[in-house]
Amino acid sequence: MKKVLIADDEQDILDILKFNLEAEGYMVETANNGVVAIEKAKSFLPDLIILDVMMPGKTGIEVCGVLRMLPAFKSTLIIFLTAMSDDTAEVKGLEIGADDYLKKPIRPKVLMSKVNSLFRRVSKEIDHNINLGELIINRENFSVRYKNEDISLARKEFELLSLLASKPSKVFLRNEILNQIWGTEVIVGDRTIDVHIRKIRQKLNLDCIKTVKGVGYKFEL
Amino acid sequence: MKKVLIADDEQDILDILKFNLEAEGYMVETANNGVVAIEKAKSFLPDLIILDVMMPGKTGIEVCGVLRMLPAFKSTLIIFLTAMSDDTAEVKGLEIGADDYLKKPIRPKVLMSKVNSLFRRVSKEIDHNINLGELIINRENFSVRYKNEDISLARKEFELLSLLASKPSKVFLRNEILNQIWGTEVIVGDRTIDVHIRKIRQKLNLDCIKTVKGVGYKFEL
DNA sequence: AATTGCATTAACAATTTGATAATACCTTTA
DNA sequence: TAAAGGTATTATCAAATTGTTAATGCAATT
Repeated sequence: MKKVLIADDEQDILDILKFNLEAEGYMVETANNGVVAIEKAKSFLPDLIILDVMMPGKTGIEVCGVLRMLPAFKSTLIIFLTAMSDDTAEVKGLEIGADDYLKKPIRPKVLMSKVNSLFRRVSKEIDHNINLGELIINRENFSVRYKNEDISLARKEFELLSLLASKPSKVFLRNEILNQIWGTEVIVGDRTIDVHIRKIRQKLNLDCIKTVKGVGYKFEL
Repeated sequence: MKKVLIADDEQDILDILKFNLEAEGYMVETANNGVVAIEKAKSFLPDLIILDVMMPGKTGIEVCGVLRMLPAFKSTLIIFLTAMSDDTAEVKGLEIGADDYLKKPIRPKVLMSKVNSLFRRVSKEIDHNINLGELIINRENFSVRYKNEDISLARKEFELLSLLASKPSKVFLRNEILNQIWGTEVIVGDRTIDVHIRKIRQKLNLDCIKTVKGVGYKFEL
């Protein structure tokens, strides 16, 4: 289920968009100004952000600029909402890394078709990626980025981290892990997992993989 | 999505062109003088460059001349914008390697039809080419240019490099590579890929093809 | 027929990765 | 607090993977 964050200072717009997006099965969060939008984006990690250009405090363009600096939002979709009048905004918006823009007044149908088509466009890429803010795993590139640093993992390490990160907070039993990564054919000892976990912790600098004694491991935060 | 760079010293023109091009789905960058145009061209690697002839500092003709010297812009489309008055410019422009010219004042419809038809005209060629700045692969000529030097590759080497370079950063599994280049019928030994990779690395002087152990190869940078 | 160039394979070296065991450590519980 | 059960750490060895070079066979060209 895709997550969408909407930022606008007009409650009406938030309501309309939220209603329509939820009707199509999206998970929606809202923010009524730029600062809140940035905060919520960081915690909610949406797949799409819809930003009003004109907001008190930080404009949508500024918000976009801030977010695009962060690696976690490098590939997040961003759509601008702009009033008919300020058409230079469109220009600046796309330059700064927006994926599309919408003119007010908004036609829900137009919005939904844009949103859907954007998601269709990138659906494959998104499926391949795991984006947890601090941690970005790209299955296509076999690359891992943690706290803004590229980390190179060996194959098993990569698979193990991918597995754990694919469902944050879920505890994976040792058996589950063995089945998923080693398969049912191969039989390896219990310490093997520990050793790989350790290597990951080492490379990622001790964090976020928690041990649940007597049960297994989970990825958190 | 095609990329277009516009260079003009009049902000109005930039805005109008940008608006119209983006409305048709092009990705647009702008520059308000010749020097910036050259810089942006190098980083943005547009498919089309629209150059105003009369610009302070470097004229569009000069910009075109500079860019055409660079192998990365050998096949980039270039359109000149010229004021009605100086019609000698057209001549010089086309001589120096422009693909078309437009007289000011600009009619957006005329522009768009020119742009679209230019892209249609060369769409096939462009698809056949890979342009990564330092590396230029021309599938039609079977030619490879890397760091400003022509490199002659054998058939399999060429195909392998083309494949990897077609999606930079993506890791191609050994199986994928075998399927793409050798097909499913033929069966070749395991070292075959390695040997070809080695030859490419040798000819390209050790760079940009990275090994991902246990997985495959990828092209990067 | 000889030459040349390419694709493939074979053989071996070098490297990286994975698994295990031994040991140290921690936590819980009796 | 000592014992037990589980986990972390480390070193070590085995295995898998890749790199390199040379040799072979084939096909096109001269």
